[in-house]
Amino acid sequence: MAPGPGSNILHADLDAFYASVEQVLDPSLQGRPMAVGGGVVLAASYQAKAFGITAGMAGWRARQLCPELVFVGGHFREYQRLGDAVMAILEDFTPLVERISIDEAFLDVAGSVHLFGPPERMAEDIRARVRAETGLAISVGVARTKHLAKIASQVAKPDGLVVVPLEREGDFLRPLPVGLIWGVGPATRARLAARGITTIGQLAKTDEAALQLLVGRAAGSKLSALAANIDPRSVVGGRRVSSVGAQSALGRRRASPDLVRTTLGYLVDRVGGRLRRSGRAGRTVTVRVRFPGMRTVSRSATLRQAVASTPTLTDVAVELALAALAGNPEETEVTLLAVSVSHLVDEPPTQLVLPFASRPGRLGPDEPDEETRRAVDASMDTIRARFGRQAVGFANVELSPVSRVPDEFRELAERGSGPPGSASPAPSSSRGAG
DNA sequence: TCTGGGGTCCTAGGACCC
DNA sequence: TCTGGGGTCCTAGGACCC
Repeated sequence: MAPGPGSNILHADLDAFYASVEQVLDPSLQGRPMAVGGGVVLAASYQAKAFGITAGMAGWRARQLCPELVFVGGHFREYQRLGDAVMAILEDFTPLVERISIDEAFLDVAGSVHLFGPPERMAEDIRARVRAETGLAISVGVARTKHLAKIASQVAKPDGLVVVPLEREGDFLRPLPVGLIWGVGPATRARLAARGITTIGQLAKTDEAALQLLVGRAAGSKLSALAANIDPRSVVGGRRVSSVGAQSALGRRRASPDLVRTTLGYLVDRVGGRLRRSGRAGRTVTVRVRFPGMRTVSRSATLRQAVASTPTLTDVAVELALAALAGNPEETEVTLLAVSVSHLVDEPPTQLVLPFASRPGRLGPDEPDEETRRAVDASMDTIRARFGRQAVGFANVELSPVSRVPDEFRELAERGSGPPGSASPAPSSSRGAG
């Protein structure tokens, strides 16, 4: 009865997710080139993709490519709701569901065959149910490994099903472009192309040592194994995030301490709240600053104890950002600020926190102690839980147009920092169906 | 008037310890 | 007197994914 080595892994991936949801909500959008977003394309319908429009593209550029393009603002709550509904359908077929974004998941159905029939049949049933219950198209790949299944679903798009039988794996992989391999992006693709390697078949014939020289030790090994069709990864549910962060694009702004304080105040406020809500705290604080021209620098500090309080995190983040600016005096403007907290630990809500390791005196006598800070956090968290985010906040943050993106979108993009099973989101892909 | 926001993993060098 | 190897942690940066 033991399930043998068959094609038991499914990769299910909703097609052009955000755009498809909009077309379901407003049938007049069906069959038309449309995109979610405005200043930037968050997702494009297949009709828009036909004009070369991709996620991440500037809005004006998209309109250039397709003057009749329709932009819609986005119904972020609906994306969350429908994404969750689809995951619930998947979980009807197996408890082994590994959600990797709002619209995409791996399934291991080896243990469900006796209930629902062969994997191929389950894939068909999943597609039919998702279509019937949500109106959305979902493509599915069926294969022996996650790598093969993921590639199969990409090949299946749009609205398709591709099964890779055991005896045809090699034939399936060899002619495909290396860019379909998970982890091969523009940089790696370019390096491989420079050596004349464009297909997975060619990659498989390339010496591992040569690949390591080309793309690095770990990446070379991984690439070599995947090209040789070796993928030992299994489907695992309940992953937890290992860092929590937030960022804001600012346009071009003068790099003033005031801007840094205001922006990081807003960002850390979000990050701290998410940490506390999930009962976690972090030891390492990283701040990223982007300058005009996309050059990015970062500064990080690892504290002796994990921190989750907004005031402490803000102090550390502001200091790091100012250090980053001081280290780049030739840059007078910034285009983005980001903060992230990592080295996460589970933290009881009563923690006491001291800042920087081996830097005594950071909290001077005139500074509020950590206990006071946490009390302030706790009251704000409580008020917001009852009356919403906007009910209370740092005055200067509320008055400044720091965020160009609705909070709903930010919440959607947060991946499962909560308890296992509540994991979610990240926007749609720009790759794959291309 | 040059691209949103939230993540993961890897590398290379230096500090430090045994 | 000069010389070693291995492991861990930290920092800064890069590539990549959804």
